Amino acid sequence: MTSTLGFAIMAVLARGARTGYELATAMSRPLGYFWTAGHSQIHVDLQKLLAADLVRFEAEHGPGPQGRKVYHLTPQGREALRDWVTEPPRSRPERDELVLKSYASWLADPEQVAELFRERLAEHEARIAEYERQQADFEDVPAADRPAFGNYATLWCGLSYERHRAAWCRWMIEQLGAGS
Amino acid sequence: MTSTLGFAIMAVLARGARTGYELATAMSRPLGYFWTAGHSQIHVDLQKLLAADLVRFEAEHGPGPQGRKVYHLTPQGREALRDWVTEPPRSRPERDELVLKSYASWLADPEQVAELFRERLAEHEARIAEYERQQADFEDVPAADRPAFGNYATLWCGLSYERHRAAWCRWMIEQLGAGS
DNA sequence: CTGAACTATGTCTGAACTGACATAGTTGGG
DNA sequence: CCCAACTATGTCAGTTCAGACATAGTTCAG
Repeated sequence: MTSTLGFAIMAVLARGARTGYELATAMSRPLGYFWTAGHSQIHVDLQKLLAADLVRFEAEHGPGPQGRKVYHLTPQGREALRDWVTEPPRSRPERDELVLKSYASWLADPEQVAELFRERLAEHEARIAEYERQQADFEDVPAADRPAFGNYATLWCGLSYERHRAAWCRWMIEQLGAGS
Repeated sequence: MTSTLGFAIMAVLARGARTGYELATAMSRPLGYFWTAGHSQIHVDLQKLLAADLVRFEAEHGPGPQGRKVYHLTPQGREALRDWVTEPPRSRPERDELVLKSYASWLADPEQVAELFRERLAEHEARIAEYERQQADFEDVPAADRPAFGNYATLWCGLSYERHRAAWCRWMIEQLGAGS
């Protein structure tokens, strides 16, 4: 069974061939489009995708203990990815540490909690500015059958998410200041 | 080291004593306030909290192979929870299967992808209606030092999140229909 | 009074993942 | 020419977790 990370790898490879290292930098935190993974796990999953013949690689002489391996999707890989897209997502559990902290925030000093949310707000605002810059680089919304549509769709979601999150932080800060 | 689930358990116990079973139902999917866990993991973490003397239990005769155990926070547990609240959250990796699917959506049939998002939209709209009903039950925003403030804050965040998500689904459906 | 649904606690296996460790070629500044 | 930073692949140990399995008292409808 292909893991979700396996499909994330294939989704990146569908745009062009990559080495494991390039996949890892693309999916590294904190940015990593929308799905993050360390290089160690990526190499493990690449082995599984290889075994299932969903990807293959061209070996090249280059850096690394085993040389350089440029991975690409096989036709079966592309088909598996396309089929997976329209399957309903297995819902990942909703686990948000900041939300949990807000749930327990009544126990703590309001000013310290407010400070926590001011820091998070600054992060969200920085990300909003960054995403808006990226969105401005698109002249129009790409057509739905272009790879660029995927980039635009995730960017739209990310921007909307950051705005929602920033609004919540501002509301929290306001509430925590109201009692003083 | 107390896991985040350990703090989630303590955050619930801070409102009153509970059995492991009650904790598990409160944190079960799909609702589960904001942090989900299965009962098996909750029992494991309760053992760790017991060992650290952050919680204790009163044994009662009742159902279950070992009878009924009503857990409550110790003063140390309450203190540990309060200290944890104001520490910056360890960022969990952002992993969203639906966003990943949207990233690869250009490969698939637009009408099938649109159907996927219509289903998600219906779920979000149902949750919005449910959360709005819950929000209406609050007369005012609770003061920041009341336990109810935690409930209101998570509800506010959840409602905002669902609206953001629904907006994204609507945008996706619109885009996917535009090309036909 | 019987059996199903519910309450209740716990163990175990395997998958996914993080972070540390190990190895080694390439490139460019000083 | 040397060394640091970068490119590059991989293993391993420990953690978290979901899902299956195991056990057993309580309650209530038929």
